[in-house]
Amino acid sequence: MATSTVENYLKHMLLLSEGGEELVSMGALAEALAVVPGTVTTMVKALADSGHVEHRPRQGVRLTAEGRRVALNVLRKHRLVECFLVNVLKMDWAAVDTEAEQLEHAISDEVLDRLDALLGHPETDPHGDPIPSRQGKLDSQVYATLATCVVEKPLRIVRITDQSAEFLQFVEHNGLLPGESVRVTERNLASGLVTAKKTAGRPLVLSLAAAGKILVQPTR
Amino acid sequence: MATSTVENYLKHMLLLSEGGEELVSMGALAEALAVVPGTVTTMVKALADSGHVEHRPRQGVRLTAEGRRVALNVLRKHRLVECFLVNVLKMDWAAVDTEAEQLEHAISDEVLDRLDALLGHPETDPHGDPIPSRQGKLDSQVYATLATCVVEKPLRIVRITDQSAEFLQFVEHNGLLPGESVRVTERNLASGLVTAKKTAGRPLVLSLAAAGKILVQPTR
DNA sequence: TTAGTTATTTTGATTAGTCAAAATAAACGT
DNA sequence: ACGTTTATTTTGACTAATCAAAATAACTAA
Repeated sequence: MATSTVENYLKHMLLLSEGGEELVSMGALAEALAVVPGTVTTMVKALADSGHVEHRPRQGVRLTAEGRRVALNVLRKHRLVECFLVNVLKMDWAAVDTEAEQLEHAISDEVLDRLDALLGHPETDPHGDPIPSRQGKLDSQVYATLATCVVEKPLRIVRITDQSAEFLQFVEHNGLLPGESVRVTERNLASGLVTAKKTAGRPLVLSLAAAGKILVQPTR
Repeated sequence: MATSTVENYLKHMLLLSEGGEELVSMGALAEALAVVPGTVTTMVKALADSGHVEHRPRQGVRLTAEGRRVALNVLRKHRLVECFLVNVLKMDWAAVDTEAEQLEHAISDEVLDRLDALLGHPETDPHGDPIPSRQGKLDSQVYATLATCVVEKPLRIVRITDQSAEFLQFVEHNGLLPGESVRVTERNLASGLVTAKKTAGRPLVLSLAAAGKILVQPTR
């Protein structure tokens, strides 16, 4: 059985490779896991021995089919737990990532299935992140962001890709939750500022960096 | 923050001392934790250094006030999680102990409180084991068992003190769940057999050992 | 007492995961 | 092509938790 350390390595590899194809660098992984690069090298070699990853020395790592399977299962647990914490326990949107970080390693597949049923088989978590299916399918649709979308087009927010409590609180405070309608009224690359407007509300200015973390879809 | 290993040591000390007063032997602890005695000695010395226990060499250990506080919190998590798994997720009575074993170390105090509210502040878990209060009060009432109660007196089952899946399945199969009414019709110390009868049902024969794990209360 | 049994403690080794810092390889700019 | 910067790997050391087996202390029965 994979330890929670192993589960974390695999989960972050999945998240960093946007679907699991490209090589992930040791540095990026070290950064994501908050350990020094040397530790990652050591661990990745062990993971290669156990068949979870393929290690290309001095280039990077990639998940094997088995590693990807484990990673998707952990991610499914993480996101379903987030749904549970927000929808059933009514916890704060911004706090649940930290909680789920612990719980994702403690819940069994049995509990996972029942939780999924209880929640009505949701497709995304409260931040709009897609939940991998039981069979390991993960929606990999590429969305526009408030930093890349067409100006003045009516949009619907679908997902927030930064799970830090500060950013989520900012998003919540400004009513930019998934499901809300907005449009970008102005974008200035030089100043790095984006102005967005909700259907009923005053204009809201945010940085390109922040805007890039808010994924949107054209309203159909 | 206490590791889950530390939490397990403290929890089992609490369970083995029936309330936290008497000394617990190294052997009993080793048995309960499924480690060799030498490991327990080492660990207990560390726990004494951190102020969680008082170690009397060659005699045993006892929880300090702080150790007891931590242990009660873990036990509260364990039992509330069991309630959740059975009452909300409708999981099998006999399987939830194993699940809760993992979850008790992963849920935060915040989640614990909300779970408690969601479940309506239950006083016992599905096996009848008392749930420590948030303030650390644990019902320590001493109950009779089917092995010690008065013969022919009408009783109500309040608690099952063996959490092994096999025993719980046996109990469930024979309708001896907490809340049920029974009486002992015969007890033979020589053969070591107890005969019990539910209000509507045929007589049921069980060993003294098994009968001693079923706690009862006179029906008032 | 004295010998023998039993519980506990000590000692030395092992595994998983980590860090600091030195060594190495690759990439980059001129 | 050459030195410099940057990423990665290696090396040696450390902590938490464990086991096997030897040493010690305590209890027990004659």
